[in-house]
Amino acid sequence: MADTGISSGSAVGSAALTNDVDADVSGASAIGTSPALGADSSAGVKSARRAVELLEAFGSNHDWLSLTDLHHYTGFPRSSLHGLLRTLRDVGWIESDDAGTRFRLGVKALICGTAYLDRDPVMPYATEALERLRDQIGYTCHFARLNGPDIVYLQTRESRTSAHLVSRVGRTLPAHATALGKALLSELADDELTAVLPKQLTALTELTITDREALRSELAFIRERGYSTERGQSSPNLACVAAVVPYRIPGTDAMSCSMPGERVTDAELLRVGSLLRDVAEDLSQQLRRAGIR
Amino acid sequence: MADTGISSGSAVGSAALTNDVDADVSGASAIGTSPALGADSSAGVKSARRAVELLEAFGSNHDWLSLTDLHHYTGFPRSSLHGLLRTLRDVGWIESDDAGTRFRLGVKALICGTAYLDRDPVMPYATEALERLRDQIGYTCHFARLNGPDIVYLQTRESRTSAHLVSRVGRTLPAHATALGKALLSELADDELTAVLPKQLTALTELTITDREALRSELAFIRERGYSTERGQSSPNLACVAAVVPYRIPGTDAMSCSMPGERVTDAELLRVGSLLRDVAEDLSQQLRRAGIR
DNA sequence: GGCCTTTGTTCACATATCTGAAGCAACAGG
DNA sequence: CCTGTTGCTTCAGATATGTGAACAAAGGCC
Repeated sequence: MADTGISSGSAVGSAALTNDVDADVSGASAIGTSPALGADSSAGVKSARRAVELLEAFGSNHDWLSLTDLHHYTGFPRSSLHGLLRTLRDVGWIESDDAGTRFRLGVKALICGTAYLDRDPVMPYATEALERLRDQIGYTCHFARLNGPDIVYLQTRESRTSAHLVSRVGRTLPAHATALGKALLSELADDELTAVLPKQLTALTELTITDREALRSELAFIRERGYSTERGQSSPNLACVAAVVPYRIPGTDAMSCSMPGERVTDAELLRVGSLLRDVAEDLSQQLRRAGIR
Repeated sequence: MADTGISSGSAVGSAALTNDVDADVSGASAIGTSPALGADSSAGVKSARRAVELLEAFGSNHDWLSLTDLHHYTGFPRSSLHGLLRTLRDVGWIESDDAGTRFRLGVKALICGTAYLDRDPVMPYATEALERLRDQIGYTCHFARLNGPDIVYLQTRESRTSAHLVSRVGRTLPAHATALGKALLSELADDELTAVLPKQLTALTELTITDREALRSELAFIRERGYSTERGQSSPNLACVAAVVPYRIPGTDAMSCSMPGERVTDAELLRVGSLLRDVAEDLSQQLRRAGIR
């Protein structure tokens, strides 16, 4: 895994809401999860872990959720959920309907979560760089960070002309399916890559790279050239170019441009690519000079 | 006991941290059940409450925080903090430095918190309306929501021309000091207003309204006219106009335009105001038709 | 280096949470 | 109106957490 000197727990892959637990809850309940996997989900303060796991459940489920929904999703006993939900609601991190029986994410989560952006000394510089970039090339520009097998969008400056934004601050996409992600993955050593990539490379479109070997050689090429490109791999009719901001080793952050897929020539893609690489390099120098890493 | 001079080696003693032992759980929602006893700070699942309170501490403190910093800030025993911090770190909601002794907010908080935006059925409509508005009048436009005595920015479309954004998704400002907030406060009944406003109306600039009576009469005027204006009350050299999106009663959401303060005439302010009111009304009708409330 | 202060970590007991099962409340179908 | 179903709430015992105090480690100051 990318060693940035920042340690944070590895994401224990939580599945979709279809995650049904109660196949056979009778009797012995869910006995200790098989110790096959090293990362035990039983360490630490139970209620604290459960509280944030609940928040994450709300984060990936945009409807009202009932106690029973959450029971199926998390596997926590209904009675335990009862207490947790009321607690989280009382502090404003989740909201309930009038009956107090359906829940969803609250504003506090937004307010607190977005503070991540203020906390990061990179952001002011990145924002400025994005604006320079957008003004130079006119396309929508993104700044994103690698988080495990995904990229997280941190900031966007939209095209002066085009319709509307594709992404949003805080949204994640599988790294292997985006120009941003491929640029960042290309920074990893072979075994780091293996460790980070999910078992199955999910396809966002028909063109998404889902073959590990194909991905590996693509990454090697990107590493050589210094920027990555992509046409319709993350979204139909969208072309993207991205370059790592090399102020850390391995790099964790990257910048990209998105443009309407059909109307963009290969030559244009390359032009933007090398420009992007230059802007990213400038930004890196600024950051290093400012002692940020 | 840190009886005097809590000089704490590093410069961590930032302003926000002055909140010494025994932090009160500042009442979040206006709907709050009558706090008969100090029960609200001791009810519910202790570790869960502490976990999110910790997250909020990180949300309002953008430096690395040590265990001792957090002890002073939250009043939780050091030994309890130890476990909580490790737990939160293991699940990725906070990050620690290499030594594992300083902490700050993690990416998970951003990812999960911003999901609030996806969860809200109003957002797609609001975004579209913002874009129409921006294209019509050219200024930077915001969509925000009232949360207790504050407004929270939910979405922004920036001016095609001006320099850079003043605000950010998820940021909060005191309602009484902004056009957005004044528009929303004008929806409240007199006693609701009293209940919501903080004891002391803090001033963001010299022009911020800090007198409750002055604010009340301003709100009455706004209620009549259907939109609010403001010059330099939230930020020097910035003028703002805002109108409530009346799809709920009382309204909770509003739209605004921000423009460079010096160059904008009063007439322009009013022109934008009535235009804004119209767009907000259109949006409301859309929302009501879509069954959103 | 020696001493002192500050900060992080560990431990065993007191205490609060977690939990399964039982108790209700709401609702649909006959 | 009764009855079965589903889902939320409550309760007392089993269990895991919270806590103060002791311990260890890091750093500052002569």
